[in-house]
Amino acid sequence: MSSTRRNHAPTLEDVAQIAGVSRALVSLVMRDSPRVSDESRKRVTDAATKLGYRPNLMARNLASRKTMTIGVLLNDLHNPWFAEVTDGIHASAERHGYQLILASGRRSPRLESRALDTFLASRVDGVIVAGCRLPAARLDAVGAEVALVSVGRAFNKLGIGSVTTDDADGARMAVEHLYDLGHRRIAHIDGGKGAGASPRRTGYLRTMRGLGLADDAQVISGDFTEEAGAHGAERLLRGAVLPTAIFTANDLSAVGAIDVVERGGLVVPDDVAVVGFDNTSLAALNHIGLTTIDQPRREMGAAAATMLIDTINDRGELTDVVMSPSLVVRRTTTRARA
Amino acid sequence: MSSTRRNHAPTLEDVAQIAGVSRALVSLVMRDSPRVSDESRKRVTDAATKLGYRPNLMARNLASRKTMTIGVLLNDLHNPWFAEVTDGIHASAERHGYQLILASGRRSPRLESRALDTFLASRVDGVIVAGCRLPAARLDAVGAEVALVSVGRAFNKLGIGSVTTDDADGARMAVEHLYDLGHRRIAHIDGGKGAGASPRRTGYLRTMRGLGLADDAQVISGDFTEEAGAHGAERLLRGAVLPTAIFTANDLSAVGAIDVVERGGLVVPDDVAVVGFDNTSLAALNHIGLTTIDQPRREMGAAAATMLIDTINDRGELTDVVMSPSLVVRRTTTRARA
DNA sequence: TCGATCAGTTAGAGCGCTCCAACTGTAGAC
DNA sequence: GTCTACAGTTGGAGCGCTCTAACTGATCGA
Repeated sequence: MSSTRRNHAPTLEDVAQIAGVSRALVSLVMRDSPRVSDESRKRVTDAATKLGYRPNLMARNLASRKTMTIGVLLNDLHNPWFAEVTDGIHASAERHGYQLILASGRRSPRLESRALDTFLASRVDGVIVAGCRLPAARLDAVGAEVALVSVGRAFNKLGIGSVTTDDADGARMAVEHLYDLGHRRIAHIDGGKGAGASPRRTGYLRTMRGLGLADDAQVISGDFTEEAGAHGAERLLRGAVLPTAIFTANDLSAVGAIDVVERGGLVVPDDVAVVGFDNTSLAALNHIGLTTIDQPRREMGAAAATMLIDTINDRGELTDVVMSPSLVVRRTTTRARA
Repeated sequence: MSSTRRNHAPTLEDVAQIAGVSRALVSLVMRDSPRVSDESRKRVTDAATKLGYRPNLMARNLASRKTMTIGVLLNDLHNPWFAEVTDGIHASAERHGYQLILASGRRSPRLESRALDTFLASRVDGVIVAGCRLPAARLDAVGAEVALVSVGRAFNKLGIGSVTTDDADGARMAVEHLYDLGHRRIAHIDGGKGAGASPRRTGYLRTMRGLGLADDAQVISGDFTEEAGAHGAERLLRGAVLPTAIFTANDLSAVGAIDVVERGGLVVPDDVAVVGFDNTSLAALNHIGLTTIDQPRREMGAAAATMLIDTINDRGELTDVVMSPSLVVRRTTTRARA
């Protein structure tokens, strides 16, 4: 097989020779310089296509001292949240002529750290980390070498930009929605130490207090997984007083909770209402129809990329942007029984 | 912000100067060469950490004429199938010391093609395309320049390797499972022109014929989406004779179909049994509990990467590997009513 | 007629690394 | 004492490109 493959790809030099011009001219043509005569341009492009020439990015980047690429570190390819954020990043990067190189941390800090090293070694112009679990110190070190923006988790530090949703406010919306439907015993299955879990828990507790429901508040620990939602629901079902509504830290946990509730012979939403968080494609499945809190994921990704690119080009600064969540009502919530 | 960032990253030269050795020695140390004295090694590593030196991959790859990276083109980041295949690729690549650079085609042939160009320009050592929709001619051209393996879609061409599941056999398993449960009127909602859809449809039809159920066979066209599953189910519900079982081309369509069936007042699996295809995480959700055909996605990814790397190193050849699917029984199938 | 101007083109010096051939010095063989 | 061997180290060429400064002819106004 490999013997049929060209061992030496054609270079600028080859093209220049065939076209009968200098290497510099070929370089100008390849970069669409306006100051090239039509005739030269044609001769060069003809020679290039004839040879199947393709500029070597390594050499180009090395010589020009910039890569026009930004590294995107995704924490978990399996979670649709990341795919949607990436769409937004992609759109903005493309508009500005930047390329993306993606890497998956596969939920492991070790791999995340390794991927960042690769980005730095590749001399990317900037880095976006999404849902990253790395300690702030590590990111600080990266931020010292290259422009860095975090999506989904705020750092509030100089040198690291961030784009997040107002998680606490989203939690407030969830609780108030349930309150408005007449619910009082509202429990929360949280997301442990995952990105955004803490402000969501805080927002839940504060809102409950604000509504005078401090005594009805109940936080069950979880970790953003389906199993955590299921276990949380089991604990609630075994409890002395059953809540009439459950607010979970994300959609996946909500699905786990719903499953357990229904197997327990109860009906969602009539016996127990459920609200999730994220509005992933999972929540939107008709079969599930989950009421949840939407994060503007595409916009978040696009905002992160734009901020990063502006910073790279000294047109802007790294700041902490907070976007507004919104309530999406579907079929897992309804008026509480009288 | 950017002013706090180092404008010129330290180079080999800088490290050599501080350590008081030659550039070549530093290079050897950075590549863990055994033929370096312990003392020199220490001096170099000390100097490197002091400066925060990090080898420039561009320069390294340019000089060494190899990149030790393989480009992975994913058709759609939103589909968990790709995440799982990527896990397998990742594992194998890591074991062989190769790096991955991912790109998302975002379901658009134009973007897929562009991403391939970037891979080639970056001089990756090999390329894996997953669920790629590009025409064979385009991939042929890529295969002429670099080792290429396709996952999920076979080409049966010299110069392009492939790893697929025996889709037709998976379809057979689905139909026979339903047949064994006593079902006879088994309909199929297909995947149109998506990867693997055609052999699944063929396998379904052939098996139905083999079981003497040719007259009960019924193919509804779809396209691998939830909506397609829903529309397909609606058409079936409106039909003269209701099938007792539906076999869909993938899990997502199955979920759409289940939803419509249940809204129509029928019970899954008692009134209508449903079998999906892929065994994505969606199918595994307890709330859904879909009976489906499993593809060994991790193994497929790993096999693709291994084949690719072996080819790159002239240790093997590009072939067409077909893996075996398997039936996963959950709660959407049960014995047909008498 | 003579510079000044300008569009188009070019030589050559890097970018930061790897790789090769050659070098240095010490140790062991005889 | 000389020769070989070898571990450790080095200079320099080169990977394929960009970028700067300088060059070459036309063109043109005075």
